[in-house]
Amino acid sequence: MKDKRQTIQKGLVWDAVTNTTNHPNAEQIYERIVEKHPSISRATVYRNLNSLVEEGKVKRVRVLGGPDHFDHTLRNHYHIQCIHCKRVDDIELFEDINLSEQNIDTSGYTLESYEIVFNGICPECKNKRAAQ
Amino acid sequence: MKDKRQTIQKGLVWDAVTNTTNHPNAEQIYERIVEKHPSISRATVYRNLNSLVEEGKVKRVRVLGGPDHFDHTLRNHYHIQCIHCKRVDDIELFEDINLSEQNIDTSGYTLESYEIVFNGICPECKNKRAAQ
DNA sequence: ATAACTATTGAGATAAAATATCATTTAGGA
DNA sequence: TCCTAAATGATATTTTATCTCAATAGTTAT
Repeated sequence: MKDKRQTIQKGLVWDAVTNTTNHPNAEQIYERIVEKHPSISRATVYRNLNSLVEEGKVKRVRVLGGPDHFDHTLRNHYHIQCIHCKRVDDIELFEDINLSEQNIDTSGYTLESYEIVFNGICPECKNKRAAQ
Repeated sequence: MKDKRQTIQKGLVWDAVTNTTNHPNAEQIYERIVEKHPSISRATVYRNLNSLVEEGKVKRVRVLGGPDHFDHTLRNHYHIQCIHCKRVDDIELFEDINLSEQNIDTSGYTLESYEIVFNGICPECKNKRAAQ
């Protein structure tokens, strides 16, 4: 009845998500790990990311029209994606919004959740474009 | 210098998006058209949907982790997706929210837009599950 | 109405993101 | 150390969408 083994690969995935200030996607995590551990498989990275999300240790940041990103910050917050370089960063609302069934006409649906994705231009891309 | 030809296929795609109360995705639009016009190609459906969106005649409704849906209602509003059957419907906020750079710490980003996707259980799926 | 030009189409290949399959490896308890 | 099943690596498959390119068909000029 003992499940969930601790593997080297799972540790590597965890490290790759944790030791970064931004929010990498699965491919970026794979690329970072494969540098020092060339035998790791992409499938293993995806599998371990899913496990970590299931275990609540990592958050999946879904964006519109692109691959999922991953975040080890568990505090509730939102994300913004750069429309140019696609990087994802945290975003804070000064006062949290309240979107509950009281202020929405859900046309018969039972509301379960909502996700907000912000889009913008990151500082680096602003500089690049200003430099041109 | 004459571009943009009106084709039968484009008309069929337009009809399929318009003559429906819900918000079909590209595959559903293809399936509807192919019944009566078996020679239409999936690529043509995708291409014409993109054209219609570019021309501002149809709105692309992006959802998290699934195919895009399409909406011929141009009025500004939000959408909710059923977590079970994946259908998409309109949703109204009683008072519109205001997410501008004034009430967000954008960590250096220039805010361009945001999208909200609601998730819930549609009336049909609620009934199905109640009946069991 | 006909010809000519080229945008659009249909069919299939390709791409991107993620999951599934399966033989092999390995973590961890006995 | 041995055993067993969980996890891995390699690859195939799935899903959503775009790309390629020869053939077709709108549109304009004649």
